Amino acid sequence: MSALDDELDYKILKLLQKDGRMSFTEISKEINVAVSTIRHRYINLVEDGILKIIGRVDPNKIGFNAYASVLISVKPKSFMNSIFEELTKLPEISFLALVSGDFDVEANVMCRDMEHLNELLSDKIHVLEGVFDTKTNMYMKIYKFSQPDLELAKLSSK
Amino acid sequence: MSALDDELDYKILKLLQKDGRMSFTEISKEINVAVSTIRHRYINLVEDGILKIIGRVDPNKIGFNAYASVLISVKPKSFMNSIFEELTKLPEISFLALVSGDFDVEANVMCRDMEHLNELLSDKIHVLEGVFDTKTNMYMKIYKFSQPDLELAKLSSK
DNA sequence: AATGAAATTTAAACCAT
DNA sequence: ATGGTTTAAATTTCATT
Repeated sequence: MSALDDELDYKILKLLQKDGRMSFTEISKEINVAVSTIRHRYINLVEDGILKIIGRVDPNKIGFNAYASVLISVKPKSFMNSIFEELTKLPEISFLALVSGDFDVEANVMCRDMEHLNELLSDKIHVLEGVFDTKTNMYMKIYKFSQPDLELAKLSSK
Repeated sequence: MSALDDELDYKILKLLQKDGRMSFTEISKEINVAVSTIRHRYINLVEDGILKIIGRVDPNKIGFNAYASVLISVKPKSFMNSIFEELTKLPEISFLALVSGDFDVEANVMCRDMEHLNELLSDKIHVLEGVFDTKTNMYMKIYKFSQPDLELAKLSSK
């Protein structure tokens, strides 16, 4: 059973998604269920890996001024696994995925500035065996960076 | 002054980044500062928009099985603003940015399945005035989805 | 801005249904 | 799986430096 088949889990997730530090007491008042029930549900949601409370730090406000998408074409394809292994280690990479289309890999990188980005590309990425071609596009302005909308997921289980 | 010029803010951010529900008491024990100091710092970090505690919900575990990147070419360019305005409203879009390169806009979308994604593209995106061309690539496997590495930012203020 | 201490609120653990 | 009760712990407020 998915968590969102359950109305109670859904309500808890929705509240904590907005404010990760909301107390169980407050949540219980909001949705009229006993505090201990909320707490049990919360523990299960976290244990099941559905929910994780994190402190999100604004990259711009701490000095990351070069946010870019690096698309990578891997040839020969036998290097795919080792490339993912190596890229995962790079601290600048905040998002790494196997992607369909003209390229094989998409890596989103957070760098302090262009110099840092350039160094990352030439010294850490281009040198990897199997990196045949790359294409780097800058994210010039972020308009939205939000969480999955639970309303949309909810419909799926009906 | 950036938050990371300050060793104390940095330590607080680093701990809360990992566990957003860590108590101020525990944080204060970890870094040997009075609880009330931690709390004051925390309030300032949140007020300044540097830190926000959120509940992160795993998209896969709640029924989002089609995660894709939609690149959009806008012509004529005068439609750029209205397109961003309209796209921001779409709940499926979790990331929206102005991007350099062959396209103008990158939107990352979370859909329940291919049918949902197809409907989103044809009924909500392709119909917008100024959307000249789009290119959709599927994220087939996510290897990493992490927060900005504070170590890298820290160096910038030295 | 940082701290210590007191008052209030919350979380945790336990047990029962 | 839910909920009530008790004990321990954390938060909040306030006063002080």
